[in-house]
Amino acid sequence: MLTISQLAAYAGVTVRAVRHYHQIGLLPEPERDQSGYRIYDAAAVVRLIRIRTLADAGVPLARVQELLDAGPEKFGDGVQEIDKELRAEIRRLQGTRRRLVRLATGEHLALPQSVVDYLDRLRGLGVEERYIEMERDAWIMIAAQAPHLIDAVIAKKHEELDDPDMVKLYSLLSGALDWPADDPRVDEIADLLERLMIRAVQAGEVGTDGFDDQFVDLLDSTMVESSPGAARLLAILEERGWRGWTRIERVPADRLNPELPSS
Amino acid sequence: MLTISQLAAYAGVTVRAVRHYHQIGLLPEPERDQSGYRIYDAAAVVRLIRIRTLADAGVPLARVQELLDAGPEKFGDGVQEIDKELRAEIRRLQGTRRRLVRLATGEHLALPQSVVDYLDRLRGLGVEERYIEMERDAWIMIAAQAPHLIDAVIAKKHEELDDPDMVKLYSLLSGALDWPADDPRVDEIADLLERLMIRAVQAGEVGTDGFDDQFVDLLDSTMVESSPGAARLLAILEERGWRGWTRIERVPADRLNPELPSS
DNA sequence: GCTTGACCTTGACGCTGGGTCAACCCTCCA
DNA sequence: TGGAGGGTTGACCCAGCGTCAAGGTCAAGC
Repeated sequence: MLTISQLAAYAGVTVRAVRHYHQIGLLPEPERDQSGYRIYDAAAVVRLIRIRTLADAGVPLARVQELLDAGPEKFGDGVQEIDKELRAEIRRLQGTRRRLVRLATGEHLALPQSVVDYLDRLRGLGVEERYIEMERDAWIMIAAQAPHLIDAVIAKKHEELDDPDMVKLYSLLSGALDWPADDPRVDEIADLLERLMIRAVQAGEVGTDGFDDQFVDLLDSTMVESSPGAARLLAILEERGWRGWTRIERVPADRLNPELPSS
Repeated sequence: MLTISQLAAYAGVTVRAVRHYHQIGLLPEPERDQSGYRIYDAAAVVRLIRIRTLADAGVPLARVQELLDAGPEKFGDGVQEIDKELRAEIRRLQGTRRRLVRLATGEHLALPQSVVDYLDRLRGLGVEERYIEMERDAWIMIAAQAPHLIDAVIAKKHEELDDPDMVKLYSLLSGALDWPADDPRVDEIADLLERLMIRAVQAGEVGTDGFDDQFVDLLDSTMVESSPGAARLLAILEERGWRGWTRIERVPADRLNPELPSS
């Protein structure tokens, strides 16, 4: 007959695990010898190996117990189901691997390839890395929040970049993170941006983007906090009848400065 | 700015999880408003999404922390290593799937292939399943106690089965589990066995098997308990100068019946 | 007969990644 | 003013064991 460590060694488990299975009733307590040691027979080996085979497949011990105590046909069904789950788990892990590879190579996070390409295009335009990281973070949030929209939005961004004025805008923005709030170049950005917006409105290119309003506010707030000049830029634009950054909208004249008494 | 539940919703986690990350220092505690509510900015969303991306890959949270706080080159190394672990896990699960398929019967998992083949050969000879199960349990014990010997012993058993008398012996033993102790066929078995032993001794095929003496006694005792006729069979053989079952030995004449006074 | 070292026993706490109360506070709306 | 529906901390709970702790047992060697 076998001692607990012989049993454990043969089934490839630890002594502690065997005792745990006794505790939860998964493996019946065997006879003891006169000194209280547990003594096992071959049936225990068989049962233990079955337990481990199922447990290694990720089956919770409670379900292992149900399966082993059920009839052979239920057992077969259960094993079939577990095998299906195993296949699904393997597929999941393979998907995780793919994401992980992109995480190492791409933008340090699982952004869709389209976004990575877009950020690379900005880099190619000479935009500084700090600004690109800000953009990237914004895209991370967009990817998390509205993954179904992201490819369409990216396509629109690519179109915009075909406009030389937009390229110029980015080259200005690139260095703007360190400007003081009263830097005159902030006005230059505002002028450029307004020209772009007017042109976009005339071309009928301003439509709904599909984003939630609050989400747009959140993205805007990160922009405002990124640089001292950002708030002033938005203020200038608002004076001229435009509001927002992530989504720039025309503000009707009668709704400008709503905090003033509209006597 | 965001409340905890808004943050959680953006990143697709539960509020409880966010608080857990604060507790373990994975996500820095943000500012509080005047009533003690946590208020988050977009950077927290980004960090939280990164945490989830790694955690979904199965990375333990402690390691997520190391990775996110490390430089980009260490981050790359860490991701490489995680990918290696993922590959290993996938292979392990595929192996588990193969074992799961064989789980229907006990012996394939508990025994080396050589023993399974041997038992199949016995089945092929028409030996009944009950006897085979007894044999199987004995082999499980042997495999547990002396795994290094098992292939050699099995090889010897295969050789023995090349002898037609041995085949005949098994066909007799197969049905013998239910015989009464005084069944005349027990004597037939004894005769057959003695012929086989004498031939083996003459051929010089009797050597040490490497088993522990106590272990041999144990295997014999299970044989004795398996059937009423078993004890009588051993007694007959002992009268004729043979002792044992698992390991049959010639007993010197002066050591026969040692319990009698050797005056 | 004594020591040593390997093994056995029970019992209890620790770990991960949170779920799920409880008990109370804050804000908003009718 | 009160009730819903947020938020807060604190505490216990789960699997599946690992890992002490504190002691009893067994076989071997002196």
